[in-house]
Amino acid sequence: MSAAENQKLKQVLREHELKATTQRIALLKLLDATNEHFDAEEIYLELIKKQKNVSRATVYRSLEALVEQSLVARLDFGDGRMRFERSKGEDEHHDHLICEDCGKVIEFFNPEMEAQQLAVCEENDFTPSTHTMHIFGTCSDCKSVK
Amino acid sequence: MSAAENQKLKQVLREHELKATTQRIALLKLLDATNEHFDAEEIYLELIKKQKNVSRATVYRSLEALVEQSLVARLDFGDGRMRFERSKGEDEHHDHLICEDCGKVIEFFNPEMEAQQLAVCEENDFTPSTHTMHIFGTCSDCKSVK
DNA sequence: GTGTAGATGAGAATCATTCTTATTTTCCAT
DNA sequence: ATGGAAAATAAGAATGATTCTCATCTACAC
Repeated sequence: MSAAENQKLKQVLREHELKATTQRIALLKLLDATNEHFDAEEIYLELIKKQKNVSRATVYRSLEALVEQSLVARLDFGDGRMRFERSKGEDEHHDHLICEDCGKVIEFFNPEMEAQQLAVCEENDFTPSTHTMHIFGTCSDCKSVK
Repeated sequence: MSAAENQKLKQVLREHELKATTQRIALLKLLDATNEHFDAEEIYLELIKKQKNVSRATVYRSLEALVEQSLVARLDFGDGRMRFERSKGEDEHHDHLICEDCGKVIEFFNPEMEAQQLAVCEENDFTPSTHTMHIFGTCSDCKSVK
């Protein structure tokens, strides 16, 4: 169905010193094909639904390896489980607005905010590696319903 | 040892429509007396160490009630457990720099960053309630050791 | 094609947190 | 001060997400 895509993902994995297993390829392909923020269980169920032979343990282990290689980003919305999204690269960093009513996630990127973050780090002689900025509240749709 | 302090906390609890139980008073007193960011288990162990009769379940339930009343703030550093700190009030909001080496937490408050956050919310017709801004990295102490 | 380091599957184990139920406390009204 | 209803607690079972164990399997360098 997508031999070319498979080859590309295989190469991506190898470039990151990860063996190109069918499970990892399927997982990356799944995340590539969606804009949603799946949790591990959802990813597992989606792969099962697609007739992919995979176990929960492998989903968790693969995600861990992919996150370590920055091929996938781990998101913590504070509700007790981690979400994951395909990360295209450092340059595509973004933060999130999270609707507490419907769970919708709006992504945003604000250069000035990022600059302020760097300024704070400098003030404190702190070397940043990553950051999370999540704003919780009510989205426009849910607001109008009220 | 601190009858006056107990009375004050008792009053604070009642003002927030919470029954002033010995467990809740002890918990608040503990958080008042530290600048650390304890997790539920640490709070439980500290109270036990202080000869306070309390159960884990009560720690969790009390924290939930106190967070709901904004007497305590719940912090999520993304390591699988929630931390808690006494919140003196809305005006004392702050964000965190978290050292990935030693676990130290540096608090900061940057008005311009807060302003940017509000701007992003407006752009997206989003009504914010709370937010978390955590910057992970290496603190000056750990940097110099390397 | 082979060997081996690394990956996987299945389910047990773990860890933080929540729930259950019987008992105990708080605190309002007396 | 005292009785009682509503709320809170203790103890441990239950849950849900995640990690671990170990026997088996697979990718891939040779």
